[in-house]
Amino acid sequence: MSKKEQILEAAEALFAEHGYEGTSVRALAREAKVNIAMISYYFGSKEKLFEALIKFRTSYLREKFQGLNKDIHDPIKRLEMFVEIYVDRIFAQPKFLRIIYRQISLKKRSEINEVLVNILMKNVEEVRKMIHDGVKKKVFRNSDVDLLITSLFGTTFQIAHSSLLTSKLLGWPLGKFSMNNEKLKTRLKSYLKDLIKRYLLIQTDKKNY
Amino acid sequence: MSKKEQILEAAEALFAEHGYEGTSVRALAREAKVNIAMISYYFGSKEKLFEALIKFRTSYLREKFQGLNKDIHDPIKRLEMFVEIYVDRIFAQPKFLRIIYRQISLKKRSEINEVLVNILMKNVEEVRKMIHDGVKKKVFRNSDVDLLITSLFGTTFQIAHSSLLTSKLLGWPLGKFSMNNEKLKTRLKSYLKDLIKRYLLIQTDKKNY
DNA sequence: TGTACTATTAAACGTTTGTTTAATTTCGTC
DNA sequence: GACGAAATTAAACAAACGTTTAATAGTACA
Repeated sequence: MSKKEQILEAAEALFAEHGYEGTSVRALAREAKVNIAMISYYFGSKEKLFEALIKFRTSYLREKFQGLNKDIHDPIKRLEMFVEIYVDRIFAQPKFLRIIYRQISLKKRSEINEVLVNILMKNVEEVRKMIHDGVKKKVFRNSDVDLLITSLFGTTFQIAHSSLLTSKLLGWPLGKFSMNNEKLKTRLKSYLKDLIKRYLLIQTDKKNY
Repeated sequence: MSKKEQILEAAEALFAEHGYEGTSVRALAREAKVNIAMISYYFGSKEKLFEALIKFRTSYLREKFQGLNKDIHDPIKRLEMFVEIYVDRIFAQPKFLRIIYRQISLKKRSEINEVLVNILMKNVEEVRKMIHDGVKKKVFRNSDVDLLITSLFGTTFQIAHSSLLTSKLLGWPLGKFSMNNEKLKTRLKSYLKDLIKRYLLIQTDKKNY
């Protein structure tokens, strides 16, 4: 692993744990096992290192999400497929998710916030299209699509955001929780699929309602 | 308004916008229109000011949530009532919500994180009890209660978290979005009630499923 | 009016911050 | 093995940080 990569990795770890402002360049250098001057040498500044990290991680995101609309025409199956891919992706890089969410919550009207929100919106648009397609095909009822999407993203984010809160919420011992947890991943996927279907599908009869 | 209150108000505004580390004591003094030394004079330090803000805002939260279980025995009505109160509360102090969420996402094993999580967990336990009661009364089906609660909180938080993202998600012009928006509040309440009922209630027949 | 206490101020404190410097080492190429 | 460019280093930089100081202003009570 090159020194440049070492720095990027340290940045992701420390920014996720202590935030951008809470992480000093000296701490970064220590974590990356690199001389402090190397950060300016490779990236120019701490701010530019942050931007480089964003670009590095999102470049991986930009390409994907192809071939999702093409093969499958059943709106339900397509949504389920989306949930699979989306949850996998989030669980693959929970640190980065925390960083970008913390970033967009700040009232810096910076270019980077626009970029991040636009990337997130790509996923949103993807789902929106799928659901509207389902409505057109009379598989889904008319409902509050935007807020359902908000729930989809909000639920996943809520889990990734704080391991302390999530542990307590799920009734797990503190140490046991981890975003690598395969069981939780599977559980979240089935839950989200179930939730979406129950919310969107047309129901002809309901008990106790 | 006393100077102490001025400082607390400035702290809430600036911590919400720029984060704790991103807010300097000088910026706080400027915003509160007090001399910089007043912050140490009244609160001891920046860290203790943060703690004071948390205590100040959560003391208001601690008392409430009484009388919610007593009058109403219908699990559905009770959950709807909870949604009403909960959404009102969040919309009443969105700045503070952003602050505490950013705080608990940090890996500081501080006492304050434990306190915050415990307060949040009180709400969680409240809902959990209601839902389990509904299951016992055979009004609700067996389902993933913990993740439903995660969705409840995650959805609300997602809206409060970033006005830029939420604006785009709801398809609103950037300036128009505000957490004071009464329309959005009503909309979110009906959506959450609908979502909860559709997920929890026993359904005897479903079309296209 | 004088006294004791609180509130408020401008200035200075020592640290830490992000960044740059200038010197040295490393390494591929001739 | 010598050269030139890139990599790496320790040290220094000014600026900003949170906090404290010592002096002054304000206020309540005798």
